[in-house]
Amino acid sequence: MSQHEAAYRRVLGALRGLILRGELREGDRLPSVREIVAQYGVSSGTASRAISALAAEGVVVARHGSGVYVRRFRAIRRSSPGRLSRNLWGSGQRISDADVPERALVSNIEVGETAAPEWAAEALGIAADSPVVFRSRRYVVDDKAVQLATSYYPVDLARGTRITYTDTGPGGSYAVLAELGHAPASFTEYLLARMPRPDETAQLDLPGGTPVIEITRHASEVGGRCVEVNRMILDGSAYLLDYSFSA
Amino acid sequence: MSQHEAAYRRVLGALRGLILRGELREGDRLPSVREIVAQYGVSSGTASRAISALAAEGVVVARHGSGVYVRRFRAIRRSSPGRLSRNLWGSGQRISDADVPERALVSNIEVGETAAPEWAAEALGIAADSPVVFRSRRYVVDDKAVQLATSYYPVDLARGTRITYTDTGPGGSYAVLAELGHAPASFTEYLLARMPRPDETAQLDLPGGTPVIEITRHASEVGGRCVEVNRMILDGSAYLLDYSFSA
DNA sequence: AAGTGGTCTAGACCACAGA
DNA sequence: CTGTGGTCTAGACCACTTA
Repeated sequence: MSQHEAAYRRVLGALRGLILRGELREGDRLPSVREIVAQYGVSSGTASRAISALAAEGVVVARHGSGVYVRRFRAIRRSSPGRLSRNLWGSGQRISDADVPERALVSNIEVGETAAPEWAAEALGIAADSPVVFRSRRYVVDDKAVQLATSYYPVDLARGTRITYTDTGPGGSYAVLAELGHAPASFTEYLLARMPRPDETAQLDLPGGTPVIEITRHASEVGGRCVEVNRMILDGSAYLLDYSFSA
Repeated sequence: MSQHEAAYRRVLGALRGLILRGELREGDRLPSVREIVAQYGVSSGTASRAISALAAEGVVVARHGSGVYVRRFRAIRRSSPGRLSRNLWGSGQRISDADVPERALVSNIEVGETAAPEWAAEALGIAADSPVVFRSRRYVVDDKAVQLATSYYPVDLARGTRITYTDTGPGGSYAVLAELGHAPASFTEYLLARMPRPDETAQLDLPGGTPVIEITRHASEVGGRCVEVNRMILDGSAYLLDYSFSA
């Protein structure tokens, strides 16, 4: 019976109403599928569908075998350009740690050389598939992965330097670049929001209905040459970004 | 028969494969539900579900009665801080037009006074529910709404000025603020990505699987006082943002 | 063991698109 | 008109959680 309004939408609206009106709060459990079947007079498939739709909006999270719960939100602050100011990496702090909260852990570091992806090659001003040095890592906060990042460096700058070590030492890779006379002087960050690809969903352990923020940062030295491209994938529900600038 | 892998996931993966391998390109039509039923030996419900899931990833768009099509992407560039440089609104350009592409149209302008939402009141340094002047508008590109924006101003600054007119004149509201001796000098933009609320889905006419980017901009004059808060909701699939700054 | 969400079917009807 | 996606049912089985 599809009437004027789809049945699953009616159920969905009702459930959303419970949350918006505060009758269900963060962490509370929603009525079970079977309760919905009884209360709203729909089939189990329809009840399930309403729940899936709510999950796809990122409003609730289903825990198999346990129940469906109103989602909790928290936000990690990420401030630019303060995060990248020269004195941070000049003074031996790790820029990578400034990029994520203090209690963040870095895991799954991978370094090496590869053929440059097209977008990275273009940014670095080299031919596509040219070799580049890359650094891949994953940031974890409270046992939850929140960010993936991969940086690419021109081989003529980075090969054989501490950038190719798992631990780049105090100040991170930007300090190394500075020592080499190629200190980053200006940055441009390109942002877009989209739904995650399946591999990103897996690596960041994202619940349904969570978009990711894809940030591609170009770091250039004074002459304008790009000395690093960094692509980051952030759990959209975990971050609040801010950018400050003057008129 | 749920086996090791869910049937709808198998279908979903197969369809995604067609697109990733380039056998289906942007704008191409996917196999119909009934074709999928025949080819993969699943029920129509399962086939439909695979399609819904693909749509929820933002990979395809379903057109009722016509077919399911691989989604086309385009991006509107939005550059900061260049967009907000003083000479733009100093020289009679409309800041609002610089915020969106040249061919954008503004529609549904609404101005007036309301009780300040909590977040706006906090930004402006006034009590919640105090009266504020607001300007609401919607930007349309190629008949497609791409952005919603609402600005809030302190009543003691904006009441009775051109800010309360539908047309604020050359230079937009920032030029008016400047004339009044309260020129914005610094900006902070707070960004987050999330799935849209139902009303936003309707107003921006978003296909499923499209996140929105919520930007809250604080504009402050030299003394540090916040003279405008602007909350924008962007169609995530329509925008590529960029921010530039130096070390 | 009881309860939960997740998946699936086989077929039905509806609303819409397009030739 | 035919073909399309969208919705729905009634009940089934599975996998998981919790006690």
